[in-house]
Amino acid sequence: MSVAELEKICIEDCEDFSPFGIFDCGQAFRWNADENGVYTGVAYGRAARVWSENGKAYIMSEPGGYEAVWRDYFDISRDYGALRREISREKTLEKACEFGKGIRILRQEPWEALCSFIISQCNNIPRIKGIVEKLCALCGDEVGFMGKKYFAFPSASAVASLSVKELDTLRSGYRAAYISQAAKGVADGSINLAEIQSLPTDEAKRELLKIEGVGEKVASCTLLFGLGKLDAFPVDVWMKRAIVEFFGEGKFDYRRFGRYAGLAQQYMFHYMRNRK
DNA sequence: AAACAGGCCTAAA
DNA sequence: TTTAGGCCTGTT
Repeated sequence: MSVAELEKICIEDCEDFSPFGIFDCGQAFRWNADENGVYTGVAYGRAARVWSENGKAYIMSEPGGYEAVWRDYFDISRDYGALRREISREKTLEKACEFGKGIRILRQEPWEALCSFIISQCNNIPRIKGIVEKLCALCGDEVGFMGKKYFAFPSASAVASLSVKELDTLRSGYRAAYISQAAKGVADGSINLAEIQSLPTDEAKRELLKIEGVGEKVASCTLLFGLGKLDAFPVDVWMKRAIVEFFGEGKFDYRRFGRYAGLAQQYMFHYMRNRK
């Protein structure tokens, strides 16, 4: 399909839609920018190109993509501007909210989120991305887009059917056993992510924590980025530093942020990671 | 070279 | 309930 036949959706006001804020705030591992800041990635088996210019943002994909995938994926119907202003009423977070203007919480595929964040543990971003890409290339469906080959994130059953030797090629270390076991659980239905998603956040977390290799941090990331639970609040080493910086030593309870605690977390995290 | 990286598990207090 | 040590691998 030629470029002319692609669908190009314009987000008129990109104040609340920043590709950098969205893709480089640590929630997703499959979007990569070229030298012009144009991101290309795959989700739900479809590829897209996303960028901003002159105060507008654009999503380009094959026709029907926006309705089928991107509208929900980018959580377009939610008013992130209003939420950001709400969160920045917390004085100490004003700068982080301003810096993170345009961040949105992606609604990623549950299995992709679970698997990706299992891989993420005790790892750095480049390596996480590398392992995830290798996994997609190994057993994800091929997706052609603008003359190039990409790969969908593989289904749990595709991952479950990998041999130990194949899994080994990912070089994911001790995480390989976790990946395999989780994949088998999701594939055979003993882990039912749709059902977990329907539970209240704390109960859903309790279920996720039963999965081998899933602790507080990975469970929270899965809830927030894969199951649409915006009140989940992942805390990693960066967030520990952020909490000390913004709220000082001592007791801190993320529930002060209420239903959108996870978004507050993203502003804090992104600011810690990406400021100057 | 040794330490560290977006943790988790197990054993031991 | 909290804490220490080990764990695959790649990078600095």
